[in-house]
Amino acid sequence: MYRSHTCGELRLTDNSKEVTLAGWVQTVRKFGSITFVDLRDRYGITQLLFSEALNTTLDANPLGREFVLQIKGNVNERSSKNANIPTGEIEITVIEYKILNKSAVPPFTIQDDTDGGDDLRMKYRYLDLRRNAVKKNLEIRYQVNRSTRNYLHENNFMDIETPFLIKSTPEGARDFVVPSRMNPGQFYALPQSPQTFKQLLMVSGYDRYYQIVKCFRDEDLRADRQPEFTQIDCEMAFVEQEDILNMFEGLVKQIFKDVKQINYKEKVERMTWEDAMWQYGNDKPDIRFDMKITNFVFAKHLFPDKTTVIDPEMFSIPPLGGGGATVLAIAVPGCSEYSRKQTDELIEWVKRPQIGMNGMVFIKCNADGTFKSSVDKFYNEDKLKAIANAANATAGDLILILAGAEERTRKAISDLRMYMAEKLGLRKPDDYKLLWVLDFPLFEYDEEANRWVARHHPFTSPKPDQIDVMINNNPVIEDAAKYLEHPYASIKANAYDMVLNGNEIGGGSIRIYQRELQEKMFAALGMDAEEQQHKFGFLLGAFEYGAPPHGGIAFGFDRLCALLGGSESIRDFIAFPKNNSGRDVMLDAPSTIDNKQFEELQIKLDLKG
RNA sequence: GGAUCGGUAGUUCAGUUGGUUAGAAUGCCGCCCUGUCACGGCGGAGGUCGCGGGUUCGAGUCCCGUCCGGUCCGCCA
Repeated sequence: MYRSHTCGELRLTDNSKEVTLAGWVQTVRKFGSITFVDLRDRYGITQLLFSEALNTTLDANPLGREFVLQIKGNVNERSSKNANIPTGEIEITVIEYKILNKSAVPPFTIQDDTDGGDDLRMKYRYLDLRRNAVKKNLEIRYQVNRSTRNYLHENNFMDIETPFLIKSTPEGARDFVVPSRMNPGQFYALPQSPQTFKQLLMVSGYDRYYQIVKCFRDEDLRADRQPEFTQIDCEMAFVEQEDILNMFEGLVKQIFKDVKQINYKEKVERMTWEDAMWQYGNDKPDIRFDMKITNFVFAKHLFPDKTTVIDPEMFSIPPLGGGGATVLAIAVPGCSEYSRKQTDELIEWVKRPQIGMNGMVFIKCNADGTFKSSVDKFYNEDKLKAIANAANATAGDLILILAGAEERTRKAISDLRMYMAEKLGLRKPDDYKLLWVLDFPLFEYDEEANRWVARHHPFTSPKPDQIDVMINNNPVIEDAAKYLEHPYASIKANAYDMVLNGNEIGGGSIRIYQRELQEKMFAALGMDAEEQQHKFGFLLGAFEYGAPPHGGIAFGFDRLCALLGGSESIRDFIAFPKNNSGRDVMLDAPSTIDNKQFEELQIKLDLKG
């Protein structure tokens, strides 16, 4: 028997028990004839007391950090207690000990506040994982996993595995490809998601399916993006959008309850895509704070139903683009006292290439009701007041105004809103606010290819009342300049995203389940009948054999875990993540392969460049 | 594909206008210490300043290239 207890469970109530523990040496503190050793395992830390009087001095067998140690001893009450750890009232007086394994000096300290940099921690990830900080994250991940499985099981969902070696469909993200030895010159692709399989399972009658499953996308990485990542992938048959929204806000609420002990009682707010873009400049708004956008001048074709709040002519001054440009503003609360230095800093911030604005206009709404702006020479007090009123600004606010091309400016004001909120502490880490974003456009226009692309994916159905618009119109765009006038431009999708604190955590749609409509969709995306048959013949075929109405959703599991753990980076919630260049620095993968392997695959390497 | 920041002791970092022997903290090693828990005290070892080239009397510092890493844009749901 290696151990009778773990290093996290002994308490004063165990006093005078004889126990055996095994674990790793966290620290050694020597005091002449006695020595304290903190012994660590997954469950906690227990202090050991080595004493000359008991013939358990360590001098003959020096202990280093991370040595694997087994000890037998008695639980004793400490003479001076440590309130910081659960086992702080006791210590083990060691009777015998055995070094089970030595350890080299680790390259960084195994502590919460480690001295190791990211690169080093990734290279020695097996040591990094010993740290409490990372362990906590993996525990959260496991809890989210358990909670998800419990909830879905309770609701009759069935976990069904789908294959990883599938067919490449260059629609959407780039595929990872795997050569087939038995079929020389042919390649499998790793799934970007089990999308078509779960739809086929609906056809097969498994009307509630789920899987917590790895997905693969060969695209560039970010802090919140890995080439292989995990989704909670779900699909239901005989459902409408409303059924899905209810089922899965239930799931997320259950996860909140199980993992964060948060009782999220209120119904999840809903917002159309158009309103999200209009008010927040973004399809995944953080609604924990207000600071909504004021649309002074905007692209009418994007928001045909919206009217201007103030005469657009008023913004035809040079700092605001001199007319024609989109002009958007936010009123930042409590910042009217900003100094020249602070406003300059903001202007520099929006000029960064990532934001790409030429400049920024600000209006300070002073406490005494007067205004001070960067455009005083163009605007008198009355005009400034009119702008402030239109922007719903009150005394003490700082109005920030950006102008430029619609898309870029809207993104910039959205980024600025988030930046200011972060600065002002409005993005409170312990405040969780969910949001459904609904009614996305079904299509986007691809200028290069002069055709439609699916905004979500090509299996998403249009809103039921717009199916006819899709069926009865020719998807071909005759005049590229007038693509917005094409009936397809206004079709909304039966799709929905779940947003948590400004992060998209899940998205899905009600699917197309009729062959005719699916063919029409593929055609709209520029696929002729032959190509459709080649790429998706299996799905079109399946739709001819009694495909039920169905829909589903997929949650970004890693991202959800990271958000619940209070981090925007998913890396520390994955046991063995890849770095920014898609490398596993521990394995040093990817790597070259043997010539023999190339021969077996009948592949010859011919690197360009 | 592009922008940007960084690479100096095992580790995290500092290093002024280019100036002679490159520092701190921590870790590591040795000695001392019976109540520590970020133990403490004394001493010690540890560096091709990522790599290559250039400018200069002189480069960690300036310039060019390159490699590696972080963040972001493009890309990606």
